Amino acid sequence: MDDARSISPRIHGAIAHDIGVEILGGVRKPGDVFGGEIEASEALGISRTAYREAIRILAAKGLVESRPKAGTRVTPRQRWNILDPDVLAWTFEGEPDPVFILDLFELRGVIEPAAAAFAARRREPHHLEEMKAALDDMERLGLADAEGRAADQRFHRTILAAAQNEALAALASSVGAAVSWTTKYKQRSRALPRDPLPDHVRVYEAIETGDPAAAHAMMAELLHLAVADMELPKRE
Amino acid sequence: MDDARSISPRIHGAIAHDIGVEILGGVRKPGDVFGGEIEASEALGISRTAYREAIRILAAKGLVESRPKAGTRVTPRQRWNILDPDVLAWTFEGEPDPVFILDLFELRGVIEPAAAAFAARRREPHHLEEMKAALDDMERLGLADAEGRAADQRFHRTILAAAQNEALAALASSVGAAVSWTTKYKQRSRALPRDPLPDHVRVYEAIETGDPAAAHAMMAELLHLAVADMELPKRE
DNA sequence: CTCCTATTATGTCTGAGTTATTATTAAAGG
DNA sequence: CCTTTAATAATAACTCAGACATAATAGGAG
Repeated sequence: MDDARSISPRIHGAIAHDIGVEILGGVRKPGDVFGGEIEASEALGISRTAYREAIRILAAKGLVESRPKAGTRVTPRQRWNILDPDVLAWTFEGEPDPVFILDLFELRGVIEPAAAAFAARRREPHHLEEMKAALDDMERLGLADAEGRAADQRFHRTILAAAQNEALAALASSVGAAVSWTTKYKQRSRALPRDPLPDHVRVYEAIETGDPAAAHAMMAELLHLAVADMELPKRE
Repeated sequence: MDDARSISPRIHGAIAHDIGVEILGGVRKPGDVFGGEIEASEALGISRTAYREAIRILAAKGLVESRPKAGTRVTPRQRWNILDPDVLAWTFEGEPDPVFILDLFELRGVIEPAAAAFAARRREPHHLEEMKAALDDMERLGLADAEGRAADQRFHRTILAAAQNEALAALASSVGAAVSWTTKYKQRSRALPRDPLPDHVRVYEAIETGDPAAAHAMMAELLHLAVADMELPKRE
């Protein structure tokens, strides 16, 4: 159940993490060149092997590029795989650009209503059962409780499963996780200004009825209200 | 201009590519274990270093997982970063699952209309100029011509730029590229059954007017008609 | 059933040699 | 004399080989 099974961090993974955070945090900017492998690895106190494997990981995510003679340098930002789960996580370890956070909320606002609409068409009985169970847990435990929030996540995950679109699901889970990083801190400081349960129930009812347009609208409203509850700066 | 500057394939990259294609092609299934590093690298005729770096690349994309003693194995499919540009490319080197292709078309059908709607709100004068220039080229050259298709791509890219959402742009370019690979072969076999230019013009006009709802609708129709022109199997 | 030990594959290190790309230089042409 | 092109040298990533360390699993002892 707990998919966050932390496998002991190897050196190459740890270094990839550290450099990745530096790049996404703006410490290393596009075009910056790393020192030679011997130099850089010695500076970190690790072997060239481990250092090279770390660089290979970053290159696989589009963050850096290595060429003989030219050296290893940070690639232009547009080539970064910013939706890669690791890259998203590294982004939020620093102070992410508020504009980028808005971008993510917008993206979620596009994806999840669409997923709800597909779910209304393709949901199967067991999906409805899981959603109903999640709603019950949310009501019983409340969102102040950790298990209650887990039920909330389960509700959204089940909608994605019911939408029966693998690509949509992969994307939404990444973006959803990233969005939750941003809410985690702010939400806990003060009590929730409103009860989100009725919004969820309306989404469920639309999906249960099999009304794609209503499911789309209800989910859009749920997200809109959730965003309004936060103190996010407006775009422009 | 030509961003497809093919840097000579190093060994680790070539091996990562080959194994990646095997995984996405179903030759290696989730749970399958690779032979030990010494064994596997010797079988490929390469050093352990190069083999390990290839595995690191695949692990960075979520395709494999290595643990001491347990060995390296293909991860369950739901952990794959299927929207990673490389993973998408590797997928389409084999015979991609028709259902997955439908998933991608659906995803594009969700993303691009949303991008068009945002573009209608946020487009700046130079975006309109670029879109108009692209439309002119499309009309002048036609979609039979390679440059004409390039103009088509430019039109869609400009819309993404005008939408001013980095995450949306990154996603759409990946998905768009993947979708274009599926059409490439089929389209060239027979003449286009209809002229797609009027559809594009309508999208442009909606964005130029600044009408998000119209832009959304026109783009959705454009994509819908483009899909209808292909011989895709219906879902279920 | 629990704890400990042995096994084993990945992980890490060192140092050498190779290759590809860039920068420099020289030569040819205008 | 200046510009362009081709050969050359320098450099950094790339590849290789072999050894040792570490950690997770399997099996046996208590």
